[in-house]
Amino acid sequence: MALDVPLPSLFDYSHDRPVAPGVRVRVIFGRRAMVGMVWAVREAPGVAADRVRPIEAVLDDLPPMPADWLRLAEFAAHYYHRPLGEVLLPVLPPSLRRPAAYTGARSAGGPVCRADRRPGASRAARKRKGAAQAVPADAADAAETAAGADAAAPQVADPVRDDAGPALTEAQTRALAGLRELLAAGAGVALLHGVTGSGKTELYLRLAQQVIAAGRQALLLVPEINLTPQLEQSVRARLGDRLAVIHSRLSEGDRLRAWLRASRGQADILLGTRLALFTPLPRLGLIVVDEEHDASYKQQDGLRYSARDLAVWRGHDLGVPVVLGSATPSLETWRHAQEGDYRLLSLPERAQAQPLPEIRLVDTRRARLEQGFTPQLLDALEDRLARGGQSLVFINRRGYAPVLRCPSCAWVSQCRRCTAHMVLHRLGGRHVLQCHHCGDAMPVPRACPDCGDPDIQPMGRGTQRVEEFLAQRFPGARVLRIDADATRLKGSAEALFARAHAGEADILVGTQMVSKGHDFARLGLVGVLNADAMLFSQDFRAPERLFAQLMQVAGRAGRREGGAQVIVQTDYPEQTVYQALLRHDYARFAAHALEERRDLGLPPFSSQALLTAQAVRVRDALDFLAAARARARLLPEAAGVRIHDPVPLRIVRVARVERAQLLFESDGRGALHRLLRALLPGLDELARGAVQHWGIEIDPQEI
DNA sequence: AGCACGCCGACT
DNA sequence: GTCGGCGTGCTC
Repeated sequence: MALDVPLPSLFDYSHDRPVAPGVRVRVIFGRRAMVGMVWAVREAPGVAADRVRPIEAVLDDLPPMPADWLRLAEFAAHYYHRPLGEVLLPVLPPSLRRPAAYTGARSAGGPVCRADRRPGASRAARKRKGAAQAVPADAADAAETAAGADAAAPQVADPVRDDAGPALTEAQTRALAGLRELLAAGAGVALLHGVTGSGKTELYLRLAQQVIAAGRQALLLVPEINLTPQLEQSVRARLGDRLAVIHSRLSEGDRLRAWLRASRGQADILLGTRLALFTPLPRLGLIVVDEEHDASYKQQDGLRYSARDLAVWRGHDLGVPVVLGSATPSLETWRHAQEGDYRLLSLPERAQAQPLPEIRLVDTRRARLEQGFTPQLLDALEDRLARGGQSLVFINRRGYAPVLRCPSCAWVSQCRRCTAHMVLHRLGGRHVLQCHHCGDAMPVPRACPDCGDPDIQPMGRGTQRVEEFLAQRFPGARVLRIDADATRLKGSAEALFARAHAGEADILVGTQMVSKGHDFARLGLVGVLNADAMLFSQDFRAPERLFAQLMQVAGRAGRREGGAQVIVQTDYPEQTVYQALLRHDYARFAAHALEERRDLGLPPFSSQALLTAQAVRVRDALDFLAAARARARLLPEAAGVRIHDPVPLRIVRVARVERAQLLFESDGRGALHRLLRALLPGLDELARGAVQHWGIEIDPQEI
């Protein structure tokens, strides 16, 4: 049996008759009750018989988890070098893994029984039915009940016509034909490479329609919660109400109901963020990963999986086609497409025949800047305002100013607990200092704490300061800021985006949050401040991310009408990233970047794993990693694996914990995994003492 | 990871 | 005297 504990093994429990693999059970582990999942039945226990405890209860509120779902979890556990229980249980809806849910006075037979007792009776479901347009409420209801009676049979109240929707461009038609060949072949991966606004979503919808009409389910993954409401609307309008949505911001009840509808085959399409990948889907016929390059597909805590990579695996395992979509594919995916592993389908033009926006690089070395703005950008903003158009100023830095500094001595606003600056924020009418790494906050000192100079100054700028400046510089303009701070409250993101879409703002100021997915009708100008900050990061993926970021934000402009313009301010206009951007030329950028990666033996020409360690003192973390390296080098499996030097992280201390890492790299995936398989089990012993925590990350996205 | 036991400092 | 600090050891 698998339990969600960081121990490498399974655990034996007894029961009077065999329990099928994939069934949840309640057991006592140590002295607490836990929900575990049966993995296998064995005749004799692997430990002394007197240590084996009985299963407290078999949770038979659900059928056993399906075999393909168990295979997916097993693969993930194996590939990411984590115990099975750390995959099988955390990917379930929370209420299905909480033992108290089955024993409390209000448990009423567990969360599944409670969810079933009032099917579709949630407020959200009622509201949905009220709002549903494509399918009358009665039809949706009938379909749902029928599906409940017989989950395996496809239930299409009104067979969807797969030619519904707007007319396709020539390129879309060609790409759709390619995708349909993939469907017909029954398996394989396609990369749908389409510039922003080229109508990728329309193709996803058509494919899904076809799959649903054939009685199968479609899984549609998106990188962020922000993007689900928009897509949800268009999917619902086209494909009706047999849609389930899963992401982490759902309430527990809603998430469980959506998961049940999908896993019972009552929903035809599942739309969700990375965690939706782990939903059982009995009739799965298509997986789409939209914006496949997006870093949000990589989980950053717990099991550090890539939902995109696992989606490809799941598709392959089930013989189900996978479509990866992006305007700026990850270099990993692009290389697969170049090598012919993935079928490449391109949408080189925008769907509604608007030209791509004109991009200008403005050299900031030769400009007189006013609050970080070049005269060119200010003029362009003024011009748009005069013409009644909307503009977006993009700056990937929230807060008022990234640091506070004393002009007379060396004092800067340093976090007490981290090796990072405290960021100046405006909160209400006042300023405070906040650490973006540990969340610590403190009031702004009246004077320099070191020398007493009262003239301490904010250095640099973030979204708040830009917002303030623009409001004062263009008094008639309505300036609207959209960043993580402005959207912290539940529902406020939707409200802000709705105002932006309704044209209630002349100038939007935003972080990357604004750059994804949104289609602002009147947006004709995008200005990018401080792009260079990303250019010289230590991380070898920085240029790739910068290029994707800039293409993405540039793509916000002029989606409905022509004459759009993008102004990027930079000190380094000659850099390849910017030169390729000028021409909207992803292929050129990718070719250049891949060549560089090949020369340096970096991914996708090698595989990487990162061993991380945390300790009170860096020395201890580094010593542990050095010892791990020494031990690894003695293993025969180390052949062909490059083991780098242990290094402190750039932000070495976060919340008083010091962090360091050790990079493993090999040309083939196999050698790397064999070494880790041999090395990792012994590391707990090495870590005993000063190391607080260690971990392994496969295919790290940030180094 | 929890959650126990265990052995030393400041409180009613 | 005991409340509680977090070191270390175990969990089928």
